[in-house]
Amino acid sequence: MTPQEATRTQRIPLNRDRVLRAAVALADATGIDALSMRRLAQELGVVPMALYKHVANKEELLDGMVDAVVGEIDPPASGPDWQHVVRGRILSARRVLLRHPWAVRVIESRTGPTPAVLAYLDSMAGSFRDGGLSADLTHHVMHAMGSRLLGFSQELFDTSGPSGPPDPGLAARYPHIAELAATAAHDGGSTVGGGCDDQFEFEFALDLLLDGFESLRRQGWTSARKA
Amino acid sequence: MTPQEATRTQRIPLNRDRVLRAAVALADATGIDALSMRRLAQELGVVPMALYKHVANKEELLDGMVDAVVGEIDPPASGPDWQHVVRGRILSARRVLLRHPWAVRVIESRTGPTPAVLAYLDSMAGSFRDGGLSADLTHHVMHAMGSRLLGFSQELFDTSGPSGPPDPGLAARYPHIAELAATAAHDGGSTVGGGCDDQFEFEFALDLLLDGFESLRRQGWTSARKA
DNA sequence: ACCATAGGTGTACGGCGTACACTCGTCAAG
DNA sequence: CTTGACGAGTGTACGCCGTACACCTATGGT
Repeated sequence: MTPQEATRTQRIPLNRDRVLRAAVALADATGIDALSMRRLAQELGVVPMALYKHVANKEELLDGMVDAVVGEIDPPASGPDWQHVVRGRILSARRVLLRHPWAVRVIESRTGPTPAVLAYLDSMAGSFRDGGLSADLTHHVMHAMGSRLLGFSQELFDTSGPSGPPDPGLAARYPHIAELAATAAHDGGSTVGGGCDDQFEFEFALDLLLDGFESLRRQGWTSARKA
Repeated sequence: MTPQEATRTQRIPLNRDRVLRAAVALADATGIDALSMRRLAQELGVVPMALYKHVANKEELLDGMVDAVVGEIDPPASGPDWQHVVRGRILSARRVLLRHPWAVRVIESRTGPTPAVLAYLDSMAGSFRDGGLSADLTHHVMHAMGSRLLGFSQELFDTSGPSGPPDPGLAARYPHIAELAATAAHDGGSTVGGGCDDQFEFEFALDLLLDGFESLRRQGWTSARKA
């Protein structure tokens, strides 16, 4: 015990998993922009360069964070109704990404899909195939689902925020948007508070697509082959 | 002419428009990550801080770039067929965003929609309304279109790149994805080269959604009101 | 002739990712 | 018990970044 009080804080040695966990937690707490190698190192009580013994660089750190998040998505349920299986999985993915709002941007910023994302997509394709969709149709369906596969879709007009009294000048400039906002505001069915019910909107689009897929499957759709 | 050769290079004085144009061009040429205030200033033959006389900061620069790009989208055609009108406009938006691949990420990174984006969305909502969709349906339809409204959708597995011989181990780990890739590779209809025909995939999903919307419109769909 | 003003300059600061050389604790082989 | 290799953590330093702030300078109205 020659070094002062060494026994007390015998630090468990950093490892890749602890680094990734801490990174995810830090991003959850302070946002992805505030996640720097230096901040993260500080959080772990370590000097910045120590992190590089466990991740090659920041890009790889972000890759690892993505895999950690994607790993939180529930495995597919089993059942005879493929729409039910797919729907449940996608809604699970959505819940995960709502817990980690930064993850969407990070996933999109990756140059290639990480292993966990690939595995997720592979299993999703499997669900479609098991449901009786042809490989051809499954392929196009996967594309059609686009970002929704991962449980999010762009909220181009983020309706959260201060949400004070609607700017009347704005209503004059963008009458149709104002009309939609008004519609959303006074009907209670798909609305919570003053904005839209994003969950409703997401499921609306999801079910529209899933029903469309099922319809194509029933009629034996195949991509038009004539050039 | 006391200063050496002053007349020759009488520089046209910088203005906001020139700055935005140069920024867009630089992002097109070298990617959004290589766009720094310093690089941009250098491109304009000016010291970095000069830019701040024309844009408040980098965020505002990016806002301006978004508006410049969105301004390139064709105005809506007129015609009795709303699906045709909307389809054409969205495909125009897609063409624009293919010209400026960085724009997708930048648009998504904005905290709020810029005026040009708002105007675009407003006009799009107008097209739906003119087509006979109720305000209610239009609202949900706009959400359902999600990112596709702006002419892009996530290509989660970007099939470009070296595209050498397909990794056999990868096929073993992700059998369904391998199957889809194989499907895409050997049919000539919706394929170009070794990957997918992204344009086909985009229009497939777009038409599926538009047809779904039209179907809902015909049957007088309204968001279920029962709690 | 004056000076206000708008546009361009120069310097400087704090933060970032990370290359590179180092220290130090652990543990197996001699 | 000694030694020496090795892996984890350290310290310093570099070149980028965005931008605050004080300064200069040409222009045009009075």
